Amino acid sequence: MECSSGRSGDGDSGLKDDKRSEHSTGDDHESHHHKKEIIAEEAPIASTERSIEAGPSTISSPKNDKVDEQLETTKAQMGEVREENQRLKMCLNKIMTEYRALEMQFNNMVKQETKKNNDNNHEEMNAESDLVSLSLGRVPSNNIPKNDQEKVNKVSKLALNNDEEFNKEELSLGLECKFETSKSGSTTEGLPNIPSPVNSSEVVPIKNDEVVETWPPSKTLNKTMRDAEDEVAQQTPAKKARVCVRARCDTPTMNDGCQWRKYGQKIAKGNPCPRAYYRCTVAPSCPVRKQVQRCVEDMSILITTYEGTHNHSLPLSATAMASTTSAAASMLLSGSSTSNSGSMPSAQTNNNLHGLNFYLPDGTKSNQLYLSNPALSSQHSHPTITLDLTSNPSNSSTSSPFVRFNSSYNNNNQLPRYPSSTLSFSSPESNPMHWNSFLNYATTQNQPYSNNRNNNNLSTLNFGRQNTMESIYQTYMQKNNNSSNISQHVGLQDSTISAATKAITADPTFQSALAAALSSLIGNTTNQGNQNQSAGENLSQKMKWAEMFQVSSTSLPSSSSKVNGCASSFLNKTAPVNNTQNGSLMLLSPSLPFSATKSASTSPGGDNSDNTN
DNA sequence: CGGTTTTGACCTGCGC
DNA sequence: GCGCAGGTCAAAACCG
Repeated sequence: MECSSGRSGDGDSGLKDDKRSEHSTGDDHESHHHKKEIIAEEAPIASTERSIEAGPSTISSPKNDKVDEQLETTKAQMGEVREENQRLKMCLNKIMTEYRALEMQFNNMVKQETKKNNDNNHEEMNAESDLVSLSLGRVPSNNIPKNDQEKVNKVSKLALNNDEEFNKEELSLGLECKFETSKSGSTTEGLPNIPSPVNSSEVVPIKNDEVVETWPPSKTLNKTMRDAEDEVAQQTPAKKARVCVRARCDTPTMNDGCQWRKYGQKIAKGNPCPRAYYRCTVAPSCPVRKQVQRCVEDMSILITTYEGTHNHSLPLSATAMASTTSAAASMLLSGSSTSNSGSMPSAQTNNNLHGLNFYLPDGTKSNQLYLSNPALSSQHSHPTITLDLTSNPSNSSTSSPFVRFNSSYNNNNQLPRYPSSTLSFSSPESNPMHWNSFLNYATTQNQPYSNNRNNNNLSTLNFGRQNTMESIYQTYMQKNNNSSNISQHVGLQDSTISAATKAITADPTFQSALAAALSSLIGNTTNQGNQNQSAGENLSQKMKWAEMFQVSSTSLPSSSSKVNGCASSFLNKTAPVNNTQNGSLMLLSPSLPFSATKSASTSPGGDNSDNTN
């Protein structure tokens, strides 16, 4: 399987580069910006000088005409780059402003909370459940056994009173997220995963789990004590929230940018494919683990389950996945915490907790954002959210253009101990025409890098997750421009759009998850599409979009994206060549933030060789 | 030689 | 209490 990016076939060497050099790339965005700035400011001078030099001798020579043309092209490109640079600066400033605001907000909350903790008043604790809902949301605070509540209180007290910055930071993130996710109406504050230019890796809200969740059981505690890793012990909850990612992948593992070490392998019951256990080795004490296993129903689907939160800065290439998974986890927690408050829409639903049904023009209810039983029931010993990136989900009867959201919250007959949810990014096949709108947007994202100056050309980006992106874009456009020709263009009914809008705006963490996924997709595509993108238009629209989803430019991968292995295989399987209205044709890699890892070539953990067992 | 993978043994939780 | 299954450990093997 070769991919269309420049890094095809680098499953080994490329990965090794990642491993050795990506760890210290926490500020890659900035250097990226800086580069652009230099280019934008210096190049025009150079070109001017060149034109001056060439001036007298360039009267009518065809050779010089070419040079002139090149100069003009370069100038135009410089202008575009400058424009992009401005945009990036604006994004950065906006993010920084929001970050500071949230920081201040949190500090105030901590002060309040400390005050209340000193009072040690249980009723107040309950009244402030928005702030100190330490139950991970899966159990209402009033249902927590007394012992657990005491533990919870201990946790909050300890975290609040601990002088160590590390703990403060953890708590900060946890409470911040909890607060935000509990306010479903707040769309601007409700994105806990806005990649921060300060430290994008620190936005991982799963830290909620680790601070918020119940105290580690004796087992975990003993182990960590044995290892003399108190830090880890504090972070290790009894049952961490898990994020399960299902994706089509030919390689043994997905490259999420992190460095993993395999520490075990088991053959789970009911699945002939062994489950491989990996541990993050970026930092020695990092508690993050992941399990990789092939789907028994479809061997091409790789199920990767992440657990825990990185306690170190992540390589840039890993932030996309970390953001996505953490946002998903956050969403899971949010869903849990709001399930009792009734803040989510409950009408039109077959699930009274998260009923979000989207009806398509054809009237079929199957094309919807819906809730159903979890896909992976075996994992219900943990709160689990599943990001279903497969094109044809095994449990999906349709290729929905919308996001599926499965949850087990309301499994009436048999309640799982922990919630499980599924975000499904489904097949793009159904409505390719709907994509033009989004594709236009995506094209504009590449504008500054484009060599093609014909702005009227409509180029097509072909994402693997087209329908997801489509729905997001449509939703946004509908929300911000009710008379938008986009909605005409895509031909969706208002009810559908408004339902989608409602869904996205109702849950900030949902936005966050989508934003993270978008940032990955758009960012990668931007880099891959440098050579082929026609210049788009409508910078302000781009900005709106970015604002809406908080897709920071700084969060976009700035280096050449790695699309191979899983991503490429996924691409080849699911990305159709997309014909635009104008007939212009372009096929770009759908840029999942994953690619084959080094271990993909060596690790048998859950790999293809095991399938023959 | 250091890091990673393999793999059998061990530990723990859960259901009966 | 027992057995099962999932998860982890750790020594040996492997690899670059």
